[in-house]
Amino acid sequence: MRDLNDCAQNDEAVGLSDQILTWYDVNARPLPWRVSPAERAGGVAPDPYRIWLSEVMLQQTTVAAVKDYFHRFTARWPTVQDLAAAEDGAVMGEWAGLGYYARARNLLKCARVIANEQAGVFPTTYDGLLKLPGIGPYTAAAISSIAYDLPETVLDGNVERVMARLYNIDAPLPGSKPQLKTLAAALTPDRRPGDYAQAVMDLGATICSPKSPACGICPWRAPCLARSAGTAQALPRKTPKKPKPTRRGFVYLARAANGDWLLERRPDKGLLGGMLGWPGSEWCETAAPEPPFASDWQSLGAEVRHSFTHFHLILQVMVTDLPRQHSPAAGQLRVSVDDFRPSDLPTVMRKAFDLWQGQ
DNA sequence: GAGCCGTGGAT
DNA sequence: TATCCAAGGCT
Repeated sequence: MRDLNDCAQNDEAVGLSDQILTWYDVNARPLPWRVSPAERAGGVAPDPYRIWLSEVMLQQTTVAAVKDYFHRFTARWPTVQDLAAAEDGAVMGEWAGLGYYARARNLLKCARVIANEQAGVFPTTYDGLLKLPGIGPYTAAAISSIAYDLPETVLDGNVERVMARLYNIDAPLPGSKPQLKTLAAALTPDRRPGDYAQAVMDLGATICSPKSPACGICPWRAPCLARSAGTAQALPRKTPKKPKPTRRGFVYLARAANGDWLLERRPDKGLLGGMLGWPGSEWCETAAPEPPFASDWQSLGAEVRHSFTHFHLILQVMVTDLPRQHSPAAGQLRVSVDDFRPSDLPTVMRKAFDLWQGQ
């Protein structure tokens, strides 16, 4: 929440926010969840449900990747009550492929809190939003400003980059985050804060890009200190990351004569939590085979290669026939051909299926 | 605070 | 091929 003792924008800040709002009025990208500046001026208010859903999907995820998921979710669950009433597996399946699956679990938790305890109405304050599962400082500020036009300050990767360049901040992230937040807060206007928030993020996504910023057409080219210093491309600095180790493992695809597959619902916590997957071994430096039942397992020729956030994975794909009488162990389930949709699988598991299908 | 948590596109 | 990185949150 904006501190009570925050001063109002000074004159220079008013000039800067006006410049970028003018740019946004002309250059705002049409997005499925966006109310354009013209629509907003005409009295159209954003739907908090759609803003919330889009913001959760956009966490660490590109606009291009989100669009189709957003359309499918809103078509299938048009309101927060509809989503709250959905089955867990349906939501996890619809999220499959988008990544960071804790978001989907928290999305459902949040929807149920709002539907069951708040009459389907989203909180209208930053502090109220912040209490909800899956809503952190960024998302609470984004919903507050975009949906309710409250002067909260969004600080995402775009805003961090734009502020680091505008003020030529040399200190590396993430340590410099508080300073960047202060700078961003001083620019946040009381007039049209929702459009302003989207304007700065659009600027970061299109013009003030990480690799080669298009400073020549930037609405802030004149005041930008990094541009005059020639440091824009190098900012923001970041503390170096650790290299990713490689892990190996086995997955087991068992298919019955009638087309049934043996799958498992992964536990709610941890990697791919709550998602469907193939039974498999531990994933570690040197994995040992751990078949789900004794059989004549055959190895597929090729391996699945996949990279997660913090390690690379090489999977050996093993296949066999699923006996008619085989009953699934705890956590496992037998899925009929009619119920099995590869699109319900997280990407790494779908890759294993694709490999089986391709040979 | 630092590690964990996906995926795909750009370079 | 390898790295970066994207409208971050949770523990």
